[in-house]
Amino acid sequence: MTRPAYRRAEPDARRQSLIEAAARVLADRGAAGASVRTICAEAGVSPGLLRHYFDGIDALIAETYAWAGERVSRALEEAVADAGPEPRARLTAYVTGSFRAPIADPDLLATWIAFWSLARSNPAMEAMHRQVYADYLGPLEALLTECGVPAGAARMQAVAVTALVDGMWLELCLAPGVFSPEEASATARDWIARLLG
Amino acid sequence: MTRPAYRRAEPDARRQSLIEAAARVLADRGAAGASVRTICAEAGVSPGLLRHYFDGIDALIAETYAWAGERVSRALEEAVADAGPEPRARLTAYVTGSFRAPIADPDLLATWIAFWSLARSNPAMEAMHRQVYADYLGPLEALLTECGVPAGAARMQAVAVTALVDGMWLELCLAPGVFSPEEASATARDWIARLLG
DNA sequence: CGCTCTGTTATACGATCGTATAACAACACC
DNA sequence: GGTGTTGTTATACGATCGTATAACAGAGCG
Repeated sequence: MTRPAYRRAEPDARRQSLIEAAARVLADRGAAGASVRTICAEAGVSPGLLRHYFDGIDALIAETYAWAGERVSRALEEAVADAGPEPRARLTAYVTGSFRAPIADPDLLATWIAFWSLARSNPAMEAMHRQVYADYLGPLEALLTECGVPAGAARMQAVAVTALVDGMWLELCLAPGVFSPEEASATARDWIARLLG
Repeated sequence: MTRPAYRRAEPDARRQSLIEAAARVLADRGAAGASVRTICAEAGVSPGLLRHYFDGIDALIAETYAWAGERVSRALEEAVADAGPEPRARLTAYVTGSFRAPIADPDLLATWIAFWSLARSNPAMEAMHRQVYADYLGPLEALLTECGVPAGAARMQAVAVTALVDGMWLELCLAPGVFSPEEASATARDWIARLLG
């Protein structure tokens, strides 16, 4: 009855479990509580192992942000795909998708905040942020162009739509109850209607 | 020639100098670098003094946020006051003011991020955030009503305008250069024009 | 079965964290 | 000009931080 003291995991699975543990710790203890020890404990792993898979805790936070960002992007892409071929319906789906699960999740904000706090002082993190931001802007700009927004204006309109959605998403996560996800969604649709005329 | 080793300050002045030192440290070292010691060193004061004026470092961060928030509110109020009596011009001034000094300042974002990171796990901080947010929303809602937005819609439209402005402000601070303050300002005016018809 | 590789743990180190405490000294007051 | 109040400093404490290191042990392979 000598069961193994630990078991080896697939390298990718172990990395992923650390990333998800980091997201969980960020979610319920905040950036201040996200230390090497707490994250590794959450992952059920010894503290020393973190450095075996990541350059350091900042690198883990960055990868957690990238992973969460991809998850958000994928959710939005699916929402758009489910909306059918009509451009305007696709744009509406993109915009309102941010106010539904799994994106409208206060826990998710914790990852963003932790990363923003790194991005402001670490050039490599800032570059990663620019990349993720560009990946948001791109598809949205294409969607707007399909909806008839002039090519020259599409870029800044994509910036504005993103700002509107992110701004409401932020407050929805920071202070839930001030307005509802449904109100946010309806207001965003209203603004889109005004934009497209 | 025995000059004083230190000088006593007016209680309010000392508090204020600690608050401003906290803002400076947050600005150029980020939330991770804003410790009791670094902040007190920045203020030219011994570490122990912080607790003489504040309950702890989190309380100081909160007061720094409140102070910065009031400064922003005041700047916006001045911009509105300078815009004259015409409601629409006042609204435009309010909106575009966020993209000019002293608000469009990447350093300012550091204070917000540090506070957000506290607000998500500390109920007292969340309450303070709600207060500051309400203080933003109120005047804007009044402005929108003056511009002819129906009373029933003014609240969510104020939420939306705030979101649009804050969202662009955030990206402007996080990744300067992707778009310019002037572009942000022009786009915000464009959206306001669509909103008011 | 025994060897090898390496994922994993246990432990320790120096640094820094927020805070508590007591001595010191500036300034107001009589 | 002593004297008292208290703003301020200096120092120390225990906890926790991120990381380095060496020993251990799981798992594949001959």
